[in-house]
Amino acid sequence: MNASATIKAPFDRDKQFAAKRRAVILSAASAFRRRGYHNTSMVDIAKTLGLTKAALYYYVRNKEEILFESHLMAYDSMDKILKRPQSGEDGLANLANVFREFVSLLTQSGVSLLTDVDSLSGKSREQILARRGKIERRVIKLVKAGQKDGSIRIGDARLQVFFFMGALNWLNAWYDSEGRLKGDDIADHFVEQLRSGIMAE
Amino acid sequence: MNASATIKAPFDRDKQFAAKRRAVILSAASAFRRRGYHNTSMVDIAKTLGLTKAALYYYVRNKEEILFESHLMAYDSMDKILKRPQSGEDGLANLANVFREFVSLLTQSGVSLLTDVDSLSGKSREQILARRGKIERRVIKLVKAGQKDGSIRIGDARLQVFFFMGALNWLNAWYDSEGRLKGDDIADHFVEQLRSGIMAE
DNA sequence: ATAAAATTTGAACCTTGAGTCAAATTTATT
DNA sequence: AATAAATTTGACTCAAGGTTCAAATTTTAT
Repeated sequence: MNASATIKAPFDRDKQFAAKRRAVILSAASAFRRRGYHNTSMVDIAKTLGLTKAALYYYVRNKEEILFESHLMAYDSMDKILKRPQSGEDGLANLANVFREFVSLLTQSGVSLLTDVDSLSGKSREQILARRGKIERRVIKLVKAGQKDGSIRIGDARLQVFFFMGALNWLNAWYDSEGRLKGDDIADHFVEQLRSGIMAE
Repeated sequence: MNASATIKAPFDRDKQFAAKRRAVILSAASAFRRRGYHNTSMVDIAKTLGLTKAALYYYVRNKEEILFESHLMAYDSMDKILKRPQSGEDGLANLANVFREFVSLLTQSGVSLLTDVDSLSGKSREQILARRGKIERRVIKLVKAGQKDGSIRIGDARLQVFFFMGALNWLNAWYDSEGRLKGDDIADHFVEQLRSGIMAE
C-alpha cells in the first residue's frame, strides 16, 4: 500500500539487536564449554567478539543470564529434534535417529551441552533442570516404545538412557572440531554402539 | 630392643596428619562433585569438617592443591583397578570386569571423578590430563585385546571407549547414593549395556 | 605440672572479576 | 548537515573469596 514501502532494507532494529545478542550467547557458550563458566570472564567473552566488557551489558542483564540462555539454546535445539515426527521402522530406529541428530547438533552446530547448572541460582536452575528432565523423559518414552514393540531390550529404561546420554555429555570433554574425527563419523559409530547396546535379542 | 617400646599407641604424628589431610580432600572432593569447584568455598569445606577456613591451610597449600589431589585420588583408584591381573574368559570379559569396578568405585567409595580440569593451572593440569590419558590408553588396550581375540567388535577402539566412559562421567550428574537405585544394580545394568554395545557378532 | 610441639583461630589483606554510569562515538533518518 | 536514537567505552565501585600471620589453644611427652 504505502508507496514508499521499503525499497531499501528496513534495518530492523530489533532483528539486529536479537542477532547480536544471539552471537554473544553462542560465543560465550562455546567458551564455557571449553574452559568452563567460572574460568571465562566477561572480559574474555567481550574480547573474542571485539567488544568491551561494558558493551556486553547492553545485550545481556548479567553473566548468569548468558549461562541460562546457553542452556536454553541447547535444550531448544534438542526439543526441536525430539518434536520432529518419528517415522522409523520401530522404536529402536526412532531412538537411533534422534540420537544421531543429537550428536550432529553437538559436533556440527555451535550449540554446546553445558553441565554447570549449579552456577545458576534459584529459579533459573530449577527451570533448566526442568527442561533437562523433560528431555530425558521424552527419550525414556522413546525407549519404552521400543521395548513395547520388541525392538529394544527390556530393562530399566531410565538407566538405559543415562548410559548413552553420558556419551553425549562426555563429547564436550574430548571432541575437537579440528581433530581427525569428523562429526558424522562419530555419529555413525555412536549410533551403532547405542543400537547394539540396547537392541533386543 | 627398646624395653619401653610402645605398649601404648605410638600416636604417629605423620599418620595422623596424613589421615586428616586425606579427610579434607575427600570431603572437598565430594562437595566439588555435587556443587562444582567454584561453587564450593574454602569456608564451605571447612564448615563441613567442623573447622575454620584458616585451619585448612595447615593441611593444604591452597585450594587448587585440593582439586589436584582430588583428581589424583580418583586416578590412583582407577589405576589400581586396571593393574589387577585380568583373568576373564576373554578381552570382553576383562573389560567388563574393569568397568564394573569403575562403577562400583564411583557409587560405593567416596571417590569422585571430577571434570573441572581447567581450573588447574599449568603443570598440574598437564599432569592430570596425562593421568587421564594414561587410563584411557589402558582401557583402549583392553578393547583392542578383545578385538584381537574376537570377543569385541572391530571398530575405532578410541571411540568405543569414549562412548562408555561417558556413562561413567555422567554418573556424577545424576547418581544419588540416597536414591532408589543401589550401586550394584547400576553396575549390573551398565556392564550389560556396555557388553552388548560392543560385543562381537 | 610443665615445656615444647602441634593445631586452630580471628582478623586482617589482596586480587579478581562482575556490574554501573555518564560521557563519547557511531549509525540511521530527515 | 543536523539531529536523535542506538551503541560503545573508560573509569570506577563493590563484593566475594582465597590467602596470610601472629597469637591463642590444645595435645603430647617429660
